[in-house]
Amino acid sequence: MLTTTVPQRSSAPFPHREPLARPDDEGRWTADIGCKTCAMAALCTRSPIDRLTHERLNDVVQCVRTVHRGHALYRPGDAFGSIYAVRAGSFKTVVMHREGHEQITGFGIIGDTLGIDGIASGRHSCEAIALEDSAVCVMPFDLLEMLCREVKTIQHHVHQMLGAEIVRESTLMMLLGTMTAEERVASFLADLSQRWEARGYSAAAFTLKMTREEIGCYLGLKLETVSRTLTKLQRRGLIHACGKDLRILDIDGLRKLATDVGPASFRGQPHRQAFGYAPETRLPEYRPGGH
Amino acid sequence: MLTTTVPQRSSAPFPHREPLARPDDEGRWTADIGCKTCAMAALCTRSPIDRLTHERLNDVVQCVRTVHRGHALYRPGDAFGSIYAVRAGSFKTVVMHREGHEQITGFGIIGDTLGIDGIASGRHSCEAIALEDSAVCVMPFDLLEMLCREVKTIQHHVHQMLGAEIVRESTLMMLLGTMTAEERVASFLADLSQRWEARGYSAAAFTLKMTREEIGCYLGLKLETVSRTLTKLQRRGLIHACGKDLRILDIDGLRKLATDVGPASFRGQPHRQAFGYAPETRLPEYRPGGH
DNA sequence: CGGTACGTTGATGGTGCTCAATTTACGTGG
DNA sequence: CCACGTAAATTGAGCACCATCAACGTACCG
Repeated sequence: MLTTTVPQRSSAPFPHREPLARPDDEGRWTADIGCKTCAMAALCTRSPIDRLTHERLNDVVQCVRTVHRGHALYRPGDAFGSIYAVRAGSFKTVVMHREGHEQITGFGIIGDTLGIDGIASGRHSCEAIALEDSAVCVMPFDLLEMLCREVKTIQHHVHQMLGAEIVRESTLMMLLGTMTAEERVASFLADLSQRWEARGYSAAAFTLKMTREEIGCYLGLKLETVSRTLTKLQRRGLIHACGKDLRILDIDGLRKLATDVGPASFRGQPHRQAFGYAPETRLPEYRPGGH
Repeated sequence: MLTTTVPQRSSAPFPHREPLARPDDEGRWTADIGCKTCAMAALCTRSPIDRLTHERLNDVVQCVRTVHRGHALYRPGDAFGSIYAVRAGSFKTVVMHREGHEQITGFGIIGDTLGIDGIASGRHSCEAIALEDSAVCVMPFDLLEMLCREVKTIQHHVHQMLGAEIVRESTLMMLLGTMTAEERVASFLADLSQRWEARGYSAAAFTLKMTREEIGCYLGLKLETVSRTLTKLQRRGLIHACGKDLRILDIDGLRKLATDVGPASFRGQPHRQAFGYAPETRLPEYRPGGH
């Protein structure tokens, strides 16, 4: 299986990574490896599909492309031709303004789909950067569209995938528009945990492939605020963060922080801030917002 | 043309609106009125299409539905069956958390598409509320999907529409994640102006159908901040805001504010705030951020 | 060992939120 | 018609949250 031949230890420093099953100079690997061989195929489609449909989808994946850490899978302005399914590794997608204004719109981990930002205009509007040495399935979009016209279930899958991205972004907009720093970080960790769990990994312990600055850029916070908030959550006994290694000690507590928000007039009240910077090791009872 | 039979004077008080070409109790109007009769058809599809394709699309629009001010076109949890094109009036789309936490994800004006948030799960994830008495074309999604399988150009239109929504939301995320209050309001006004212009209306003068609170909820600000920022922009001579009537005096100045942002370390510097609350009627030269 | 990238923590101040008062406009009912 | 209640908008005062600036510790290579 490919997922075992691609380097997954992201701790390997970029310029000194071990030799891979070497693709060409452009980082493209033209071996014919489709969904049949991929452990994550079910995740790409996000719902059960019959074997025949699966085989047809398999034909769309014509090659696997590897992207090294720090390199771009595509850049803004690149012609849009394919969408990509992450087979190994992880990515960040970044929208840019001129003059260094940028916002990370998402982190793609194994099983996620990348590249759909190019559908609208035929050119990519954002940038997908590998956070570690990674590999994606390349699915030419015109082939996929052709298949959509033939197979109703596949058409449905594609529409659901696009729809899910729209809903995901709405949720993130609410986070950016209405949540405090603490709620944002808690949401972020709870979401990551749930996604790893859905992929068969541990929900309680995983490695953050992104830096504090990238987390902040995603959540609309500065890196110092992210760092401080992580320590605060740790003092409350909700998580244990040691550098990029993260252990979640109280997932329910995190979820409560992320969603159980009182009316705006209750947030930021002085008496609720009273113990905000007090030397707390583990509060006996923490009341997030409500009763 | 329908657009002339539907009440467009939103200033008419809600309970005293004049009698419409009356729909049934549910607000549904089953008259067979399709794209052929709609002046906004070109906007629905957003790109030139041939006459034959147009006629096929026409078959999908099976009825027009009217929605009165303050009422919902659909609510979270409603079964998803159709997408809607705004023929007259305007809407807000709202994502909700429990306990009154809400975020407006967009304002739909004439020619915009609503309802695609339901594609992912088969149920709507947000709420579309009419800001004034409005009318939408109802397009059953299964019919549209069927047509997509037959006509490649229509398939392309649908994919582009979904893709455009994804890109729109990315842009909004950047606004929410990185911009100051002033930049957000300027972006909002410049965007609205551009959209009205694209629909053949004046880019320089239009009516805001939404309240200050709704603008704030969309931009991630409080209503007081929106109000203060509008007055500030007015004092600078960029706009003239009289209640809900808005005139744009310097669209280039607005766009500059919205996009021409220096590095973060330059924003919010004391010397740039110095004249922030000074009694300014119209500054001879205003330097937004750059050189 | 020195350079760089990353992370943590502290001190300080600004942007925008909160609370509050006032004005205007609108719809309802007297 | 005017009085009244409600919703919307504007403006002011105070301060909380988070950004900014800064110092320091650590890990990882060259």
